[in-house]
Amino acid sequence: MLEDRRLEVLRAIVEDFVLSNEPVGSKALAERHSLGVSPATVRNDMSALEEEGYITQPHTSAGRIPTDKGYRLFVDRLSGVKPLSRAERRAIQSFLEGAVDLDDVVRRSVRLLAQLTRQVAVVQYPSLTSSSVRHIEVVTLGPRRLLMVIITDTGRVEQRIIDSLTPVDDEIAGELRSTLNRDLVGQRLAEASDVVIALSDRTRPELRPCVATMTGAVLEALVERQEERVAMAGTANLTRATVDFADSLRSILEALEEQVVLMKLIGTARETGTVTVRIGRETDVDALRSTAVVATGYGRGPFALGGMGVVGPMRMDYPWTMAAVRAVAKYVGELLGAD
Amino acid sequence: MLEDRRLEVLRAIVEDFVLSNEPVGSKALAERHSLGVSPATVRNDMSALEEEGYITQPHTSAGRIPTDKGYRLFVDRLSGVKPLSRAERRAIQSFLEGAVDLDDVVRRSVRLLAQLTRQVAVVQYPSLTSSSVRHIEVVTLGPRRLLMVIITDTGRVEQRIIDSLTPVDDEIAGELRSTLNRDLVGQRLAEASDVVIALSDRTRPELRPCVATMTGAVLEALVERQEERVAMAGTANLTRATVDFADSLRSILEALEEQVVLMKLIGTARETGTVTVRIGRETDVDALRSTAVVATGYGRGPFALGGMGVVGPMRMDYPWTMAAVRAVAKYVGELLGAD
DNA sequence: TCTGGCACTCGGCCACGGCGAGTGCCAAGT
DNA sequence: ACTTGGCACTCGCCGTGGCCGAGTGCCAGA
Repeated sequence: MLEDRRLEVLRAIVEDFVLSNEPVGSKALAERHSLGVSPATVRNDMSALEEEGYITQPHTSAGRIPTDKGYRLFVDRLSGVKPLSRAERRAIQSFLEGAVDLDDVVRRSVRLLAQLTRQVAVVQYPSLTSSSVRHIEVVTLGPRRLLMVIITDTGRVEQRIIDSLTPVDDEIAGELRSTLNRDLVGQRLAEASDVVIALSDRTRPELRPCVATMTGAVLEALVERQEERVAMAGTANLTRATVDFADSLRSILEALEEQVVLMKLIGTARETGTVTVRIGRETDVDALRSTAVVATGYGRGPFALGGMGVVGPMRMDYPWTMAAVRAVAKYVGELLGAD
Repeated sequence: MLEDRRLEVLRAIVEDFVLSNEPVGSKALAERHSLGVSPATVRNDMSALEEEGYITQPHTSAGRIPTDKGYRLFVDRLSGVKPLSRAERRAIQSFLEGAVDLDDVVRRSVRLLAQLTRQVAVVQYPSLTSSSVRHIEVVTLGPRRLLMVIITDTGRVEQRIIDSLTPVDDEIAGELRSTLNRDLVGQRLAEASDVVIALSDRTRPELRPCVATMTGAVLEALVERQEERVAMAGTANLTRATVDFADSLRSILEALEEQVVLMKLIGTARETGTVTVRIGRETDVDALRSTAVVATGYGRGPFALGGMGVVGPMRMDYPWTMAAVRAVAKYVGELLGAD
């Protein structure tokens, strides 16, 4: 079938180009891949593919390279899943096993992903929305300063300094502690702030400003702030693809230093199990128009705790990268789920 | 005086080269700086400076550029302190003021330093050695798993997951908590682990493994691990100096992703008040032989809580960079000291 | 000790031309 | 209706060679 061969040609072009980073010509294609047709035929197909916008030539009398659209089609229809080797799976597991606390899991994941894929890796810190309160500790740091520490059932520990309008002492702190623990333990973090508001009626009047306003704000802030945090590693890998980026390297690095941008890239990909690929302009970040993002969510069950992924050149081994991202996400999900 | 003018010439060369990044010739020197002598005279001086190893020519028939040794002399003897503008000081203050917790201070500092100096900034997390224990919380996470949270008087909160050999329940956790708090509150963190060892005798036999081994290890690990952590920002600025680094950019980025390397760079510069500059090979890191490191310690009093600094091209505005690093360190020190 | 003059060097730049990979088109074959 | 070999053509790459000019080193004179 004619249509089939064309797609086969596209696949061949993508695969060759990913390896060589050089425009691929008809002759080389016909030789290296067993297409069973002559270069001339391949040329016809290429010409058609170009017309449809899947490939393009950097200049006349050069081979073709895939366009964004070409990569898209490749990812959507032409690429299978390239499974990881057993050694690689073992490496993932042993690398993550040594983590001593939850932050460490994130830090290790991001380094692992960067080393594995040899690209820039990004991991979002796990969301706290679905965690619930296990214990709250309140200590005084100064005459008008409190430190509030919240321990969740998932083992996360979050802290926040509160500047009080009214003076506080150890007694007040103790009272606050027991009140908060009595009414909040077991509550989910996302809902705890509402509970706190209602709770202020039952506390001593002079404590109300602390209890209601501040604690509520703290809880909210914790949930939101944590979701905005991301870890990144492997920026050195960007220079590996220096040919692909040329002078844009600078703006790419700058973009990647913006939390907002990172969130945009991986914060949206939060379905677990599905790996999403955004290619070129699909990233919606102008500075990253020459890159591709492979991302997924991690965490047990359908609700992701956060996103993770890699950013690399469009010229990327998609099947393999997708497999790697998925595998790491799976292990991290299990690790966090088990705690 | 002859010697004086030579040094003046060196200074002029360094200053011009820092601005233009082009080898500077005798004519331009005599014109742009009011040396009061002719280009020919300058040439003689340059020739002498070259002989002494302070400057060099990239190739015959080109101007001169400073060598490592030349920069060294410049920093040691020729550069004054370029004070920050009032606006800059205000900017530092307001930028750091918004920090919500201690980690946030570090994250903000490093970004601030990177933006201010337009170079790569590195900030070490504050050491815990001189903090003392304010409160210890122990909660169970699972049948054999405890979470230990330590709150220090400086407002730091550190956590650690402990896998117990023997089963633990809430009662044991509670008992642990009160024992630990009774004997450790007020102790300095660095010494607390010793206290814990001695303390194991007085606890119930079946708890000893937990108390002695684990808690001690945890405390030690906390102190050490915290000192190894560093934050980095502004890697995008490296590409700004693309002319200086050329192909070595890759290896520089790689080196900077190694915690060990970063510690080597800023962990050693822990005197507060003094800004140390290491130029080229003085960094003791081969990949950074074309860079310079400006670092200092931060924290109240003579004992630094940690180091901070910037990494940039040797061709750097040393007086200004040193002033900026010092200023940020000072503000951060005050901020942490006040808590 | 400084200065102006002068010959010399050598990297950067540009224009030129040959090479070759790759293309598009066409006419012939299946 | 496809496929194929042939063929002319395009154009980027690369090595060559010549020019230019910034910058130097040296020297003789003030």
